[in-house]
Amino acid sequence: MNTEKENVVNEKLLKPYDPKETETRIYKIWEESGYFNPYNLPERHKEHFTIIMPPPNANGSLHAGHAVFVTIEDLIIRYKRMRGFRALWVPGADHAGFETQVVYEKKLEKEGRSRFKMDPKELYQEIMDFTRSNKAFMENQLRELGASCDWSREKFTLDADIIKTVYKTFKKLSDDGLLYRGKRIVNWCTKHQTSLSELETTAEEKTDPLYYIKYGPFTVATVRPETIFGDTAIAINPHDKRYADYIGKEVELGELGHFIGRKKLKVIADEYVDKEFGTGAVKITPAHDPNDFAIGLKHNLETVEVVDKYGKLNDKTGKYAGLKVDEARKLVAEDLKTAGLLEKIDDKYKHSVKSCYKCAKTIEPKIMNQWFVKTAPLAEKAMKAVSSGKIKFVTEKFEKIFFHWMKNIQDWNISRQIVWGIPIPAKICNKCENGFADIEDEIEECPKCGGEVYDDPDTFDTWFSSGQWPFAALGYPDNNDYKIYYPTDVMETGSDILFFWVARMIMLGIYVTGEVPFKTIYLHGLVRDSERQKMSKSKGNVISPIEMSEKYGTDALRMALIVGNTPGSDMALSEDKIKGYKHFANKIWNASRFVLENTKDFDFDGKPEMTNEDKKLIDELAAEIKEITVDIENYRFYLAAEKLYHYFWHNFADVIIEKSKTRLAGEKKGERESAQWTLFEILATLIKTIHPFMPFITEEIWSFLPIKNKRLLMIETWPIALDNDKKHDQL
RNA sequence: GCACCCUUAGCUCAGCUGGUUAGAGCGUGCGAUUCACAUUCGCAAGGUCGCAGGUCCGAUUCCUGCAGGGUGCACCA
Repeated sequence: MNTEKENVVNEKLLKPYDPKETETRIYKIWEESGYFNPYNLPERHKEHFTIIMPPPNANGSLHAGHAVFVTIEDLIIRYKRMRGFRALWVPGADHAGFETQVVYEKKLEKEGRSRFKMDPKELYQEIMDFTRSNKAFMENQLRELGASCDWSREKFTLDADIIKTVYKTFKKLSDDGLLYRGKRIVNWCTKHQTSLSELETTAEEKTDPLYYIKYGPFTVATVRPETIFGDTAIAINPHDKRYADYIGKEVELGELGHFIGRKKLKVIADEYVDKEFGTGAVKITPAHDPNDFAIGLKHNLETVEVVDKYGKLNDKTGKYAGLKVDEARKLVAEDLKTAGLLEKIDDKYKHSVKSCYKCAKTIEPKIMNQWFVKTAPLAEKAMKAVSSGKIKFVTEKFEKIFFHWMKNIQDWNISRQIVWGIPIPAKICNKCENGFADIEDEIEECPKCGGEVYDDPDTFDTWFSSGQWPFAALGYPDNNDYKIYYPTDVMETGSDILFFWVARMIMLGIYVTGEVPFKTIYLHGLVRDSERQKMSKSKGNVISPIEMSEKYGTDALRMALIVGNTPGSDMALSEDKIKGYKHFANKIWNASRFVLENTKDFDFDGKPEMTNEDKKLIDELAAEIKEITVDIENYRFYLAAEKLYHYFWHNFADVIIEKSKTRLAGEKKGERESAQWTLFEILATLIKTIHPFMPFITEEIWSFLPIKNKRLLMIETWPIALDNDKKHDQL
């Protein structure tokens, strides 16, 4: 029997650190512990804390942006859990309507197939299978990144209860008069064959020829001569003396009339027309231009559609029928020239053109009957929630951007002509074209005219459902989770979806539940490469988080994603950076080995007499941890991570451990024990503090520490308590 | 056009409410290293904190203007 007590150093620690083996094993231990579910947490965890995970699109691998949100949210959740909160992180997956459909269409294209030749139901089922397998794949990737979310509460945006909630909201909007179906000019993508919201288009500056066309007694300037067949008026400014006599009259078009197939056109006056621009006279094409459409409504003009949904001219254009818009443009211009109707061409005209954010094809403004949400009243309340401080942005800059958008918000087109999505629960009248919300599927004839009705074939804009995510995912209105965890605490997501998602969640959250969906918004920027270039497959500069995690360990990846990542600004990521933190993991590993090997004979039951020098070290440590804690509380994770890195490496390892070597080797008993205790104390404290940042390696080392009645590190108590003077911008 | 952000060492960025010699990581140079370290350690070089004003005892930090870069929103055919 050993008379001398000896702490055994785990033999794993004597070998180099193996992240891959460790991470898989540790994650399993966490998952099996049940602690991801707040209800399984020990007694001391009382106050609630929730984050709803931005559900990743279930249509591919996780990219660096996903890795950022996983890292930051997991860091927050782990920190709060250690601080004694009943921390809940609700994972989810998004069917991501249009996005997924686009991804799937590309896949079909590669296979030489097309969605337009497929039965919609068959297509839907195929995409469903595709999404389901991607979803499982994606969830495992989340595990690889160490996400300590509660899988038992995982939701999918196409779950029956989510759809039910979304339908109820649709009905409520309808009942409250905040929903309307109407013929409007929508942004039509001729490739994807669907309308898009304002946000799903990008404006690009282009230089196009501006054609000056002799138009009866006027000359008008236009970039789209091919729409001339849809002109139903000429507009001038009411104060324009040059044309005052023509107001309200019909003018003979003469030669041009033969050309476009109508003899006369009405002249209207509207402030919209700028006297200084072009000739001061504008041709009005209500069916193919948003501004003209608005004028058309105001002046009750006829709308004549001349471009079809494939972006080709239709049979109202005579010989041009069947031509694509840009082909027709050139031809019409040439023919006008031949006919002597083209006065001049200004070929340096700069203007901006909207295009589809996915395929970059020019948007064809098109009149369609669609569902719109009246956003102004919702935006009003959303802005109030922010200005009153009920919702706080971590950086002020986003508050400004948010208000700017909210003040100028337009009604939201929520109809999409794609199969992959939640079907809009509505009936459309065959006769009068009116639409009616019908979530119970009970309307059999048109309530207005008694006509025959059919199911709305469209699906919801995916953001309409994800905009309801926080309360829907928690089981609004009856589920206990909703009652306990809503409003949630922090919404952390990419700044690029501030309008798409965050703003909509605020509007719909307040509208449906009467409460804000979350109290704090933390937005991270884009992950760029080391040269600050956007990552893209074509540039070949994409850093795959999963690949990096497998090569250098998730902990290293996580540190690389936190250090230098300030809220709201884009961050630069390089493989070298990740490698650097792999070295850090190595450092932690080896320092731990050193401490444990040198405390083998130490009796951890009693605290030895401390030397003054060691007392000072412990005080300094406490001050450091306090500072780091305050940084975390104030969302300065980049600072906290850097300080931990710096303190561990350049203070603890380089100075404290180095200096301890002579004392450990020395014969003076008191000195040696004091040093041993101090080293161990500092190590254990740092391991705890680093845990939210680098959860795997710290949990592993923790398991080696000779501490009695040890629990998992993930539920250990945070090393210091904070004063209770919480500032409102704190976690 | 309107709005927002950025401009600090070769690169990527910190610098919180203005206060002693402006910091980190990476990179570079020189040296050390059989002692926990698929390395590591020490030392060093390197910045008129975009430009011009202003407020202040004092500004990288606050204000104004300008220049350059970026992003968002909108738009007159």
